[in-house]
Amino acid sequence: MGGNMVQPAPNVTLRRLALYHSVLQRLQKDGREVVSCTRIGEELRFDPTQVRKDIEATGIVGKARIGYEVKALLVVIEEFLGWNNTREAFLVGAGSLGTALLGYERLKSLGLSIIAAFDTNPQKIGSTIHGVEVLPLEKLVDLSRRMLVLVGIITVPDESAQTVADLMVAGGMRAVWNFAPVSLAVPDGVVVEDVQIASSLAVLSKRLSRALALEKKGEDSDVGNAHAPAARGQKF
Amino acid sequence: MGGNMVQPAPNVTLRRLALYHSVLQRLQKDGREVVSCTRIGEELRFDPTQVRKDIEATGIVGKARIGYEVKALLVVIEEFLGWNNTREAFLVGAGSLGTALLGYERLKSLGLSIIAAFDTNPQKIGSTIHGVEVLPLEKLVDLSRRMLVLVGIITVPDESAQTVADLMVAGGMRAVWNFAPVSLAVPDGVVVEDVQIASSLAVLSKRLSRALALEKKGEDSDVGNAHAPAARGQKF
DNA sequence: TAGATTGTTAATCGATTAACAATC
DNA sequence: TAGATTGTTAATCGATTAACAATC
Repeated sequence: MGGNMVQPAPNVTLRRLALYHSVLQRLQKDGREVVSCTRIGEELRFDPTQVRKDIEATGIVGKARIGYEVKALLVVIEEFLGWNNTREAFLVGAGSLGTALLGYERLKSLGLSIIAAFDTNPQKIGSTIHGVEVLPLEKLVDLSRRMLVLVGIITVPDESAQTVADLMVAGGMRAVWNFAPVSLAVPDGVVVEDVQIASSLAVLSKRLSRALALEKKGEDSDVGNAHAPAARGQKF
Repeated sequence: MGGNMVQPAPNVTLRRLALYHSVLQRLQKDGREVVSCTRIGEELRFDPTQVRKDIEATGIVGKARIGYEVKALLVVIEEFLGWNNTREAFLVGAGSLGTALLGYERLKSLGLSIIAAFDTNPQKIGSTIHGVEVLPLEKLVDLSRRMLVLVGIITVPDESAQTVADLMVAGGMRAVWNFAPVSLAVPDGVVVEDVQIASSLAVLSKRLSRALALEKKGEDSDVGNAHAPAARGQKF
């Protein structure tokens, strides 16, 4: 009987697909027309079989002996990740991190367009940052409801993060990109992705400590090839 | 004979320890003196056994029926991750992201202190951002050699990232915190941690797409509890 | 004491890696 | 044809989860 459910791609695969996308863009700029998993793997120091498996998730069919068309692979990855049609987003918290995101040109090519920012600081309200207007936080719920904005970006201080998330949910948002070091409570059906800079720093500092400690002992080991192997994802 | 090597904690554990640290800081501020793994797990929606396993890596010994002293647990996590003695860092690329990091107060409590920034833009050189001076990139190698700065932060455009990494290595740096969407080549013994914002966004957008697609089908499923479970790490 | 929690070992689960046939 | 690569299945590896004794 017919229940051969396709397993949804795990998050690590999604993260790596984003890396492949970036590599492919560079290869395309260099005039490359086809590419093999072996080649992509070399660029990122990944196992070619792993690259294959990840690409399999997009459903694209390649040519034995040749590989994939760079252009076509870029397109299927974009479709797969939902980067093909741009989604509109509201950003809350026009501090330095919020400002950096508002100025991050690449977001558009990743399917995200920040169309307004919100803040509670009267000094900031009414100003324009990187071409995006800063509105009072009170307008968030109503505006997102009316404009059907589904994605919210949280770049506020810790204490306010949950409150802002609640407002986003109240406004009908369905995805929250959270840059505050806080675990947000949201109802079922709302997606949260945390960008935890402290977690990234934890990996960096521990591995540095380990490398220095090893060296002191005069040992040599595998600390060298130090790229975070799997879960480099989700970073920034 | 006696080779009972302790397995080094995997990166996912390091990432979660950073999350526990943040939770513990909040609990401490709330006046809490002891805490159990169950409690920490509730805060983050993690399995308590997993929390236990992670905390085990720090070597702390708890009390059955009680848990751990919040204060002591904070200290051992900081020691374990290498956050106890502040490390000095140089940042290269004084754009909006670099500026945001320079203004990120919390870094100091995560054991990192950015003591100088570097850029090639004459407009920026000589200025001071969040109390940190911006120096010409030419000075990077010599200064890091002389000051024994071991950590470099890369917040430059893609094309320059590898060049900057090379300079950091030339300056004797041993750890690179890379915010550019590029896979850096560095010699053995140099640690690289990538913060890939695109990877985080890939997870967010794919899961949003899935949630919306499911809803259209009128199905209900487990999409709801949407916190990225394991590899939330490596992010901003 | 009773029972929640630690500490630890075993079972499960899932991702990575290896193996290999099919193919261009 | 020869051989590199895709596509796919099986084996391995490692992390998560379950089970349970020890303990406060």
